[in-house]
Amino acid sequence: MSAANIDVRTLGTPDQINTWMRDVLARVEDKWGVLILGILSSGPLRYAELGRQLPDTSQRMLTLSLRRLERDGLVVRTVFPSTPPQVEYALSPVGLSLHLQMAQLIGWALEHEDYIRTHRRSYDEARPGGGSGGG
Amino acid sequence: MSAANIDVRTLGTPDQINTWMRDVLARVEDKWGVLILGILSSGPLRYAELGRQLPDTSQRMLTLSLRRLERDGLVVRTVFPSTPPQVEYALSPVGLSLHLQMAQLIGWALEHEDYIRTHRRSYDEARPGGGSGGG
DNA sequence: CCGTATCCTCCAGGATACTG
DNA sequence: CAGTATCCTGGAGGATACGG
Repeated sequence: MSAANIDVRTLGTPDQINTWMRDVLARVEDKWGVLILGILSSGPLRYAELGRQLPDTSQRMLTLSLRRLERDGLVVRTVFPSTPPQVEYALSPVGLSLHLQMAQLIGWALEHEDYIRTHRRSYDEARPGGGSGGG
Repeated sequence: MSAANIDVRTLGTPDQINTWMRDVLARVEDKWGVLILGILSSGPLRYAELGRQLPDTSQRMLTLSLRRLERDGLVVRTVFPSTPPQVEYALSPVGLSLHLQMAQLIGWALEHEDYIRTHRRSYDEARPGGGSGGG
C-alpha cells in the first residue's frame, strides 16, 4: 500500500485511532519497547544480556516490556531447559516489521533534529519565562 | 531515503535515541499530538473548531499540545487581529512530513490489528489471571 | 540465571473557574 | 472567541527485596 498519502481520518474515526493506535504505540513506546525491538533486530538475546544493553532499566520494567511485546506476538520467548535456566528473546516477523517502521520514524526525527532544535530556541528566545522543557 | 534497513543502533547510542527520539515522539504522542497533526493535515483550523474535533480534550491540554507543536515548528499559529479575535492553526511543511510518517505507522497498526488481537487473546487464554489490559 | 512482589514517587493530563 | 490558572488523581515506572 502506498501509505504516503494516507489521511489519518480515512483510517478510522479519531476515537478509533486514539484508542487502538495509541494502544499499539503504547506498547512500543512504554519507554523501553522501541529500544528492545531495536536491540533484538540484530539477533536474539538472553534476558541478562538484554538487561546489560539497557543499563537504565529496572528488572521490573524489562520484564514488563518483554511480556507485553510477547503478548502481542512481536517478540518470541524461548526457554531452554538447561542448568542454569536459559531464556532467549527474539523478534517475530511482525515484530521486525514494526521495528522497520519505527526505524523510519527515528530516521525522520534525526533528519529534522536541527530544524526542531533551532525552532525551539528561537521560540524560547521570543518568549521570556516560557523556556525550558526540550532537550 | 531507503530507511527500510536502518538498524536502530546505527542511528546513535541507545541513550541518544532514548533521549532525543522519545523527546520528539513525546511531542506527537502527548496524547493529542498525532490527532492534531492528522486533523490539521486536511487544512488549517481555528482553536474552537479544533476543540470540537477533539471532543475529549480539555482546553488546557489542547493549548499545551498546540504550544509544543508550535514550538517545534510543526504547527504554525496565525493571529488575525479581528473582532472577535481569530486564531488559525496550520501544519508547517515539516509538520506535514511528520504526519506522513505517523500515517505510515498508523497504517502498520491497522494492518496488524488482527494479528495482535488474536495473539493477545491466545496469550491471555494460556495464562489464567494475567488477562485484561488490551482492547 | 530469570524473574516476581511491594512500596513509593512523580508528573501527564482531566475538571473547573476565571480573563482579555 | 481564545486562551490561563489552579487543584487533584491515576498510573507509569524506579528501588529494593525475595523466590524458583
